[in-house]
Amino acid sequence: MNANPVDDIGLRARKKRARADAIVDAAQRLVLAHGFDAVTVEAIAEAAGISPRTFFNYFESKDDAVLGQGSFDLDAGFRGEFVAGGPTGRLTADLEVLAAALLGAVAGSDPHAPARVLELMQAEPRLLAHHFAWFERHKNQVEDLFTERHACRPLPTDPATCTMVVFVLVRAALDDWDAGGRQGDVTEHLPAALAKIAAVVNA
Amino acid sequence: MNANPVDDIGLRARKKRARADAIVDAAQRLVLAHGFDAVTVEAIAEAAGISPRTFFNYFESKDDAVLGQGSFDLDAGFRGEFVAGGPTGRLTADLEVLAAALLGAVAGSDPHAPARVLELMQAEPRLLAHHFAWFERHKNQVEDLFTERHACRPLPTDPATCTMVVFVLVRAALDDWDAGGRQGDVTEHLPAALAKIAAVVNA
DNA sequence: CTGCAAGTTTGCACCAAGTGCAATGTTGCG
DNA sequence: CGCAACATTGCACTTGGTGCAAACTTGCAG
Repeated sequence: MNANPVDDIGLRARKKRARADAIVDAAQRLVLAHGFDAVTVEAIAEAAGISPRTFFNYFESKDDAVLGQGSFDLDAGFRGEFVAGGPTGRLTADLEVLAAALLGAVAGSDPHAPARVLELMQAEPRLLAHHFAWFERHKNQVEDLFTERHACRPLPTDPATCTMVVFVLVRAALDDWDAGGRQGDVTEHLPAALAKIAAVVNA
Repeated sequence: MNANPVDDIGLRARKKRARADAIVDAAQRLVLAHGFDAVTVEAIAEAAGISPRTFFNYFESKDDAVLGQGSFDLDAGFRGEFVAGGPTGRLTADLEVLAAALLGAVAGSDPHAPARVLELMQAEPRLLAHHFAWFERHKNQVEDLFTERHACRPLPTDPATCTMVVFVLVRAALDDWDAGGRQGDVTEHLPAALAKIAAVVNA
């Protein structure tokens, strides 16, 4: 799921990627068309041109395939900058940058990914839960970032709280973008989202 | 799941409640002892003294039973007060009261419930997904509260953002309580949790 | 107390998700 | 070509979960 479109590491690997993409594509199309429960793994496998058994060689569960969720990794350069107290030095501003980086990592190479995933999640609340759980799995990655940063530029509070704020920020921006007709870039909504949150806790 | 220990509405109903409690208890004990995947519904049913089929008359899924997550309902009196702009009139203070009400509704009659659920989620990340699903299911209930309140005492921002803040507050308080050795009442940690969140967004 | 109606439990048959295993194909490479 | 590594597949099996209808419990009216 990282942004390396041209990994020339063998023909075999490329085929594998193509298959995975085909599965995700088939899964998403079918689920959007007929609803999650009405689509069986068998149907997805058939649409992707593989056997049902092979489906599970690629994804651990139907949910994973539908959300197309591999693992994500934050850009190493950005990570270094953030833990060193950057990029701007003001925590709130850096929070926004971090949230943007997260959104980028989620989207992967496909700019349409957030739209499709949002649509899916609206149609199938079940998947929202899965999506959050996936976030939770990567929570440590974000929390570590804050812990390291704390050493050189002390945080106003503990890393766990900072992490939660970042995730809320991501979610709020996504909601905002969705409410605004999904125009333009999700990250543009980050400042407004942060302002809204601040308005509540400072009321 | 509401806090009415002595609902004298029929003997039949009492029996039903007792069974449900027995199922949750059996499920939690077994899962904490052997791990989620090693415990079958059949085993839980047997431990609770019912047939496997009856298990599904009480809970929609194994996950629901393990988390003991029925539906919750906020106290009607409190709801009325909150939408009327109460109880204190200061939004942040009222947010804390709302969060406390949520924690109460979740815990139900058993004060140990939050501890067990936290422990379960730490041991079985799988359950996180379900926990979030539950959150999402009840999000509307809380959001409606804010929408109604807005009519008589305008909010600084939209109901959706307020709702997210409340849930983060709940979560943060729970974390805090957990970090402090799970002493005393979770709700005591709410003010500190709110302060921490404010510290981040105001940095 | 009797008997009926409504609600509950349970067994049974069934579908779908997911796993382990072993056979069968494919692919890359010396 | 031929072999070793890897990928696909079929098959049998476990488990979660549902629909249905029969049996049983319980509350209540007469």
